[in-house]
Amino acid sequence: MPRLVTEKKNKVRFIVPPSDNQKFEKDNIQKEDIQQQKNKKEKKEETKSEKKNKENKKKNSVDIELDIFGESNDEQESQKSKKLKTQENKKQINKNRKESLLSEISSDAGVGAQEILKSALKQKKQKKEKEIKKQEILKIQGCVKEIKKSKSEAKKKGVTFNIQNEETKQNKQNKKKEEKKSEQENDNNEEEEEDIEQEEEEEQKQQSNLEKKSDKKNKKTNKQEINIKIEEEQISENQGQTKSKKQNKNQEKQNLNNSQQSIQLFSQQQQMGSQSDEESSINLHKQLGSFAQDENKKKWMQKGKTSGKFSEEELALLRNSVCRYAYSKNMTSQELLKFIQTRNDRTQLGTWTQIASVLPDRSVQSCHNVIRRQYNQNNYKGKWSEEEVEELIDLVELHGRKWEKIGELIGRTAGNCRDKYKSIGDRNHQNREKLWTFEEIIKVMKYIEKQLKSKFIDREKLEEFCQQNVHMLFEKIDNQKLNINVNRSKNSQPDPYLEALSNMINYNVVKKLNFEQIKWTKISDKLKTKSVDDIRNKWNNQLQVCILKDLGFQDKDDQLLIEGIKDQYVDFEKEIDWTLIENGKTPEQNKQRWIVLKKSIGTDGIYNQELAEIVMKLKKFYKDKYADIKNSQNKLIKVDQQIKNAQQKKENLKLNLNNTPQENILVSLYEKKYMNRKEQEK
DNA sequence: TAAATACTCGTAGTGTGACT
DNA sequence: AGTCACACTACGAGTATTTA
Repeated sequence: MPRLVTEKKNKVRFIVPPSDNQKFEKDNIQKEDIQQQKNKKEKKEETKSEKKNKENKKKNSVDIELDIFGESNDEQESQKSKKLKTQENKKQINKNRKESLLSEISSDAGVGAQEILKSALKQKKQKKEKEIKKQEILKIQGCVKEIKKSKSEAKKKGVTFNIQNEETKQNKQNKKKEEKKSEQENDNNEEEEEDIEQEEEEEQKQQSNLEKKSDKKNKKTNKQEINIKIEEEQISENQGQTKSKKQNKNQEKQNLNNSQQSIQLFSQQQQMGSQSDEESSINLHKQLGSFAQDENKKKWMQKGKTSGKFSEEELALLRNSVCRYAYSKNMTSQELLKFIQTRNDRTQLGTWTQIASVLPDRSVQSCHNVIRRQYNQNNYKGKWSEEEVEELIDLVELHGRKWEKIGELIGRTAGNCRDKYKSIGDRNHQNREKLWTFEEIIKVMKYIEKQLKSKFIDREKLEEFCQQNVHMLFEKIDNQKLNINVNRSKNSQPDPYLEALSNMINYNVVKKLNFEQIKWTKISDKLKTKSVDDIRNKWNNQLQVCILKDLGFQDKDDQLLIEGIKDQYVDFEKEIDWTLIENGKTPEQNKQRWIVLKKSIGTDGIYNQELAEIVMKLKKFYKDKYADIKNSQNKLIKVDQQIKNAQQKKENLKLNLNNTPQENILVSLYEKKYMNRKEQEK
């Protein structure tokens, strides 16, 4: 069995609850040894009574579950021989399990008894299905190899090669869309802004038409009406205002089912016990205007939960919870892994909510995601090889965007495959070129303008620049190729294109923009020659820096400028010594900026108002602005308090975690094993 | 050494299929 | 047809690694 533990620099991943489970100390380990010996004695006396049978099954599961951490190959081989000997015992154990299931039904309160029965009955079916799946995978792998071979042969012969796929309906639809789009965009390669606008409108219309057609196919008349209305809104109104069918539907349902919700709320409040914190947090959310309505909507994806990276404590609690679940179900390590990785049956509904109940401040979905990653032996595979990338592309051609399947075939996680495919350019990966042209940069800027619905590029200056440098426009301008160092050292030459761009930008417009609204995938889809990561990195690392950081004035710079002028106590603007202002800008920049600031508060000319008046007005302006910032800071402080409360709850939960002695043994054995292996690796 | 790039992770929203 | 529990996807952001 492959090891589930992979290491990176400064990053160790483990399935075993690590040393942060401080409750399990050395004393426990000693006690465990004693108990283990006792257990062995008890194992020999298996057949005496049913109760003893139960206990023995659990102890066996302890031994089996140790496999979760993986063993070295030698250990595995030695264990294999042992396992062969104990196969007969396993059969008995399986028999005993069924009996134990029946006995648990009468006693178990946590898990539904019927579910257990059903799961026991469906185990056989599952095994058969899994075998069939394995056979399918083997077949597919064979197909991929054949395709590769035939591809390479075809390349040698100089013949163009097309893979004949078994296309799903979705693929066909996607291809139709792509074809139409590509036809249009190929026709309009040399496009101007108006052409871009027309394209977008046409695309939207086409999309809406396609959606209508698909809906007609589905014969969902009620949904049709809603869809059409929404689509009309999409065409006419802002993109941000449009919402999905389901959201609208759910909102309608919410309005209708207010009474039911109130009942749910009441029952939940009764369950929660301490209401003060909850109420305060809910009120906070209402103040922030975000998700008060959506609360209690779904347990799976709950808004208002704590967000951010999972702490080690949280991870340990989660892993512990998973172990306890596996323990309660008498799962072997492999069974547990299969349970985590495969889609669960209806017979096992609610298991994840049960497991995630250890962390009530996290959504079940995020807990599920974390566990799926942590227990996935395909996670953390590192860098992609070229072969892997080719295989990925082939598999996407074969199966479409079914990442779970592809990930299984490649040996990486689904998310990993999806992200990689995106990073190499998604559907346009064949057209992707790493190097940037000036034309592409301008296109990106224009798309951003389009999305933010404002224009910050000076068209006249752009045209002038283009006329001056026409011969350079189509050259690759990647800095690495041209050996131009951008901001790598103080003495380096500035990139001529970025310098030119900086002169084309209207900073007054830029300052009011909210760049967080940019949707990179849409830009990538339109540009076709760059991946999402390419564009976002270019923007974050060069373009935005060029616009905001180096050449633009930020609030702090403005405030320093105003205070610098005020501190000089001069009566007239002519008397200002611009060199005394220390905000990192040149005197000339500050002089120009001063004119802009004056215009922003509506002063007509230099001599119409006294200098002191202007300064006071500007200071007021920034005071008000600062007040807004303070308000938002107060909100943040409240949120911090909320988080602290949540942390306290977690600690309380930790204290309340009363493991059974056997569970303590399990976890501490995990810990012991983990430490041993770490020492071996060292 | 810092920029550029690649990899990884978490969240919010949408889609899906079995069941009632 | 509606519900539930999960899977899939888009996106943003953080971090590690590579490169000039």
